[in-house]
Amino acid sequence: MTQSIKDQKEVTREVNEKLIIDAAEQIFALYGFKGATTDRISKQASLPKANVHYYFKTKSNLYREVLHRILDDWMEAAEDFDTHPDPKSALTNYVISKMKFSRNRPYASKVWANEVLHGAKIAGEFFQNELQGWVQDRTKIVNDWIQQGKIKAVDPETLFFMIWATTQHYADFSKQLEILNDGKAFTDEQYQQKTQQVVRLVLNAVGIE
Amino acid sequence: MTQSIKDQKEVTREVNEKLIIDAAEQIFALYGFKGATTDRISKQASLPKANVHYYFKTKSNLYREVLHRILDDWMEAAEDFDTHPDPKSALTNYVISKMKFSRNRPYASKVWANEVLHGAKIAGEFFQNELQGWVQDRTKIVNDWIQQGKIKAVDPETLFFMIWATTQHYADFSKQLEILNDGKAFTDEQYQQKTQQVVRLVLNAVGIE
DNA sequence: GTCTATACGTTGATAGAC
DNA sequence: GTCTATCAACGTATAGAC
Repeated sequence: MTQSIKDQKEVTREVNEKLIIDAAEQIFALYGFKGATTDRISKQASLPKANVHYYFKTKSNLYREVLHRILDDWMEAAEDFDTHPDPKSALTNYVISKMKFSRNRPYASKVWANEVLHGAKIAGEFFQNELQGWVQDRTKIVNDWIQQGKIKAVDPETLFFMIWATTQHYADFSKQLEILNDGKAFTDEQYQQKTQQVVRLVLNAVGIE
Repeated sequence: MTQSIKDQKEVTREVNEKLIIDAAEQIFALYGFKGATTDRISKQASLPKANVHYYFKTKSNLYREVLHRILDDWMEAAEDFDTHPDPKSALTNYVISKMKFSRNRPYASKVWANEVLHGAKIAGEFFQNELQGWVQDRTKIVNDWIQQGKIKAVDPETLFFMIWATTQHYADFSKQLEILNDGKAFTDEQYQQKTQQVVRLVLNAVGIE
């Protein structure tokens, strides 16, 4: 008997928690941690403020959850690098994947940038190991390519940092791009073209083509 | 008679205003606009909180002044691009200049990133024209290089965006670099080497060398 | 599980003595 | 021009009715 009721409640909980996390991601991105108020988040989620505290207890907890989800999604993009053996495909697909993330999840990118900018006080606790491991593994791959003469001799860490910086900039500094684009946000077609240009610059940088 | 007194007061004012702006740049960088309190800024400047309001009236005013100074300094770095006629020197010196700025003025870079990240609500009012003009002029120069066959055909805007993104990332995401560097900040020597790597990647990207 | 009303702490800003 | 004391506004969090 209680099973179906419990299920119903759990569904409600899951739905509302997702509503709140989605809303929080956007509000944290737009206003920063301190600037974001639980009141604004609740309004964005179309729920009473008290419910936000009911589900997540504190604003800091909610923020931590938002960061966790972003890191998971960020890691997923790495697959597009790993599943292609040759440098041209791997780099091309990775850059495209990162550019798509900036396009589809601009708030996520901004929340992350904001967090690292201010010292990664919260995220630092849990993303340290993942980041180091990720870079170590891919550094090996890039160094192999260099030894096999497939790409020019470049510092792998600097290369990845450049790819992250450039692709994430399209989300984090979108306002600056908008200003340069006569105040208008990029159309899908414009964004596609910019993506191709970034791919070309990255391939050039390692001497492919 | 009052001349010398007035001079003295003006000197005091200038000294204190600079103290406060320096402190504010750091506190805004570390905590964001909302997270930065006038109390913390005043303590950082070793002055009573009331003096901050005496000199700048409001926190928003002070923030605006901080942004103005940053934009001025940012524009100055462009000289290292303009004073060299050939692409290799111009790009090399510009990248080095931008990397130096990230090293010497990390707080300035972070305040700017934070401002643009959250929609450039304040800076947008005054940096729109300067940015558009800056990019238009340099786009011409890059296109000339392309037509003269001095560099590969790349989109100038994407190129500049990549240079800004990468060089500013060394300030804005310094925490992430620190984590990858076993928790230690870069030494001057390490930073020099990274700078050389970035220069190489940028030159490769446009097909020089 | 939902929501209104409220307590409590923090912060921007100022009044007024020096 | 400097600084202490103070206030009003706001925001987090919760108590308690439904």
